[in-house]
Amino acid sequence: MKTKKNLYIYSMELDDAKQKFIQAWGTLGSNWGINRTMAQVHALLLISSDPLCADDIMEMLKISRGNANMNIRALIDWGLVFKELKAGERREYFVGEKDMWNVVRQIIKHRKKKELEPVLKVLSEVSDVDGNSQDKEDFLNVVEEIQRFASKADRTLDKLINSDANWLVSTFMKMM
Amino acid sequence: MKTKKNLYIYSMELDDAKQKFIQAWGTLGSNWGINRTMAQVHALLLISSDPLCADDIMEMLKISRGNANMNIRALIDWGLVFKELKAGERREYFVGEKDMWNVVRQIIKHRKKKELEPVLKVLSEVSDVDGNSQDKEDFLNVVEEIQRFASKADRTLDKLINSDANWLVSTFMKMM
DNA sequence: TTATACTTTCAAAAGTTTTTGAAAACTAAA
DNA sequence: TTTAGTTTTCAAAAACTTTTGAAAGTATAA
Repeated sequence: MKTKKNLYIYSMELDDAKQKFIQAWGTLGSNWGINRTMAQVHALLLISSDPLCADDIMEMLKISRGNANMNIRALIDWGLVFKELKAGERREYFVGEKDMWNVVRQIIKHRKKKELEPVLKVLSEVSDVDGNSQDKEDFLNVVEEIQRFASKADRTLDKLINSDANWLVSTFMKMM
Repeated sequence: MKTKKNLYIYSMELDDAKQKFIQAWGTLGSNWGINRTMAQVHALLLISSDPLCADDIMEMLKISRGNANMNIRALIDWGLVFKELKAGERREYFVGEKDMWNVVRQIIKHRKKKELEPVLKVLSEVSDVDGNSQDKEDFLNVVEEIQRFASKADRTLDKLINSDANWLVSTFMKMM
């Protein structure tokens, strides 16, 4: 604990801001189908200049060892967190991907594979339906409109994933 | 039940395709934080040329009255489903928004308000933190990078919401 | 007014996801 | 080897979300 009064006050406020940020990131994550704790671990590592070990994360977020381990593992899987070994230290340390553009890119990549691609597959399967009633034509029209939309999104996301930050910014500019 | 064999077979296949579509839409929805049943009701109405009443929906999706009612209500809230009254009929019928572009627009509008805007608010609150340590500067750098990203996304989504389908298509074209 | 046809509500039940923590597995050094 | 520090696993518990269905509410018509 800091002892000088002004340092103490400052420290509380920065910690409060960090806490608030971590909580907000957790809420955002869970709205987007990402486990709340996973998002919080990510937030904590984003704003930590130094690598943290599992015990640091457990203590700072007040979560169990199993929970910490599972979510760190998932973040490494998603390419949002990296292991960092310290010379002469046995325990593993972790750092977060700090470049927001890479963060967004990894998330898009993951969710596209998990969600958009299966939908495209189902759409093309159901387009294969037999018969020739009006009812079938109506159904196919709906499916085809969604297909047009979804393929466009799919191609656009591929471009995004394979592009760099400057490309994104210049595209944003063009859009406005 | 249809009695001619070919009609019967055709009917089964179209129904299978519709079922598959409804299930896929439900899965997509639940991956995106939208209740599975809500997405299924939406899918059912999307591919129904005629308006359906609560009992039709209950029967077709095999769900309870309460569940049907709640999810129809939520879809109306989101602007994805509309009430339609039939002359001389007491019960309410429902139709789905068929224009995919409007569907996507409504969803973006809803989620932007619910998710992006609160995050922007928190980001600007935490930027206000006191003190002047290196630690604070590092924290502010991360927050500010996210803010730049998030505001850009916010403005782009506003443009999207207020634009028409042709604008979207021409933007997609420019992007590629 | 009363009956009827419907819609809405909500508490309890069912289902799903997340978290815990203790035990097992691993790994490096003694 | 054996020990000690560490990570991983996983079954059970807790937390959270969704669904049910019966009861209450509402509106129309007889």
